[in-house]
Amino acid sequence: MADSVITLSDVAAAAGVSLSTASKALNGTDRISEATREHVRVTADRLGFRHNALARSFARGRSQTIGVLTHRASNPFTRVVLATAATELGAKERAILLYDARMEEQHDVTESILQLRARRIDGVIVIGTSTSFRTPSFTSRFDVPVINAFTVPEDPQDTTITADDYAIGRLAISHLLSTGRRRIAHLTAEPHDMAAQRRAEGAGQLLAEAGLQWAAPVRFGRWREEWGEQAATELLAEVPDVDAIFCGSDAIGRGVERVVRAAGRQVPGDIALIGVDNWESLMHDQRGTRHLTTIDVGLEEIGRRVANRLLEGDLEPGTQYVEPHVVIADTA
Amino acid sequence: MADSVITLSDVAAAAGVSLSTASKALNGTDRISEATREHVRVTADRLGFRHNALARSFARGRSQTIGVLTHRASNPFTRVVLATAATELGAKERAILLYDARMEEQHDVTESILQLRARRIDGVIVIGTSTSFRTPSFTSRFDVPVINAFTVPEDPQDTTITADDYAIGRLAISHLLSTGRRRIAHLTAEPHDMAAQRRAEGAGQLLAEAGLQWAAPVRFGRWREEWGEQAATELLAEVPDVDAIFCGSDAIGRGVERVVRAAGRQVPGDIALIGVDNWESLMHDQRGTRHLTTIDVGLEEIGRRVANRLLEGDLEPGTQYVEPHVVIADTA
DNA sequence: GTGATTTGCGAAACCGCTTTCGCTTCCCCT
DNA sequence: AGGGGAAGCGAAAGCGGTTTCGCAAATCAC
Repeated sequence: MADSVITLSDVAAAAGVSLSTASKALNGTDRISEATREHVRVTADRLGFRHNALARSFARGRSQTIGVLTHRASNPFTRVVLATAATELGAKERAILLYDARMEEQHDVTESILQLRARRIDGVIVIGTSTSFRTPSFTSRFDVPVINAFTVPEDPQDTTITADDYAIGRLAISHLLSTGRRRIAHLTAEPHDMAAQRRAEGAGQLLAEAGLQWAAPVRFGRWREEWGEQAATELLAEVPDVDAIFCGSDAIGRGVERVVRAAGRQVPGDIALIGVDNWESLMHDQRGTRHLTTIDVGLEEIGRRVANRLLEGDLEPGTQYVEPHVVIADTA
Repeated sequence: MADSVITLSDVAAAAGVSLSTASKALNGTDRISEATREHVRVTADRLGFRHNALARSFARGRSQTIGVLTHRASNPFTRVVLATAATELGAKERAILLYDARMEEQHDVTESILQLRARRIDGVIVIGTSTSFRTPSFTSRFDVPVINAFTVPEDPQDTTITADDYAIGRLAISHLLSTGRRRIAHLTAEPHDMAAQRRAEGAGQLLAEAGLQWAAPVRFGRWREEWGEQAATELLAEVPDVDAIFCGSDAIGRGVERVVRAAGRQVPGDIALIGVDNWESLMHDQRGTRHLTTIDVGLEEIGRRVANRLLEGDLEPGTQYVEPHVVIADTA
């Protein structure tokens, strides 16, 4: 153990230069001859010097930490974005300070905002829930960059990175069409849910472009497995010759699959099934075979992009969408 | 906007006391008359003063941030622990700095450790994977408290909070017995996987205590859905009158369920199914009906406890287990 | 009432680094 | 050769708190 931590002045002394020179040499700032610079660097290494990050943050007035505001951190989607962003930021020496609205209840976000400002955070990530409602705009409440993730921003000028629900819908249909399906139905969640709406819309569009129409009117219901069962039961009764079902989520897909199989139909032989969420990857992580064919909405990509854009200071206003991709498995 | 941020000296000046008095008054340290203390407090509030957390951290030498070491942050279980711990810490004004071993590959953890020390972190949380292998001990590599989460520690003296796999096994069987099942089988993952082993062991124990034995030898395989299908198929052929299956994970359970239903058995009428993981809660979050009856291993509890014990300085050596609980749904 | 404590507060050092500013020196032009 | 500008470096002023220490006044013991 090197024992007592060595400081920049130790390095300066050992290198025979002034404190300020040492600082500049190591930081690459200001005008310092390459010779001195190198010399300082070498002595610093030799002594095993590391900047005291606290002192540095204090002097610079920037904390190297990013504030994260979540609506509900226990939401599984939020978690994915959070974890990937945190990983990305951690790799770049940035800490995160998380404020979950749920923890505060009515304590008002204002308090959290003040806390974050007191911490002199360098930026803010707001993670929303994409689906049901717009997250309020925090952009003007901070004097540091704010970037939204996985949310429909209240103010379209806010810098936002989120899933592309239209593209998700189109992609699902595109995949089903490419496997030769023509009598396609769509079972999805609440009609008020924006994600559900847009996916249905995107899907309908592509279907129309292909000169087709839904084999049955789109059924809106819940995000849950049981709704999948119920909707599928009704659907099979109504349109027995359906040959593919686009399920609004993997959970719905699970319910649908059970009913379809129970009805004696082969999957995907008789009826192809495709979901959305890549639920299994949320569970398994390791690559390998999967069960339900699905659309990955790109949550991890959102987390990565949001972290990187914040660090790079790329805050171009407006919404940027990540591209979804098909994860092929056994059901389509 | 109050414009230029106000500092402690502003408060001191406004209150007509010295800087040091103001500091002590607000911190509750040292001897200050209750009158002055209150007076300073009031003026501070009036001015809307907040400590500059950076300056404070610097002066105190403690960063108010916790280092987190993960083996693979993208693992879904890790994510849950991470997110809950982060939420808990955030509520207490602590930031987290995450180092994911995957990001660093062979860059060696040593580097991360040095980084964390340079950051003057106040403590470390090591999140493991519980199952396959022991995470190396970091306790002695930091001069701050280290606490392990969801892992089998290399050194039993390390402070650790993790899932109780024996109890999980016992609980699963206990639930099946309480619903009148007697011919119970167990399909689970790799025989080398410690979690799988212990669950099987715990389950077998309780079964024995009840004077029963497995309806078929425990089948070890993989954590995957497909293995569930395969194992269930074999099981049904071998022991047609089985009346309950304890599945080593929800993923396995899903595969098992499909096969059982396809074989024309009612679930849970003919055969009850119970899994482990509470997979659906990892997906849904919102409470409400579920599909697969399962055991929740208590990941969130682990995250919470680990955060709180670290903050409270409760570092009693040894492993502490969180209690699993049954989540009743449609299959048992 | 006198000496010994205790109480309440302020002066000032300090945490370790960044950054401005000014002073030499050196180089380049004309 | 002389003057202007740039290059290289150091002194010192912060950054905004915390904390040690000392001193005066108030309190206590007897």
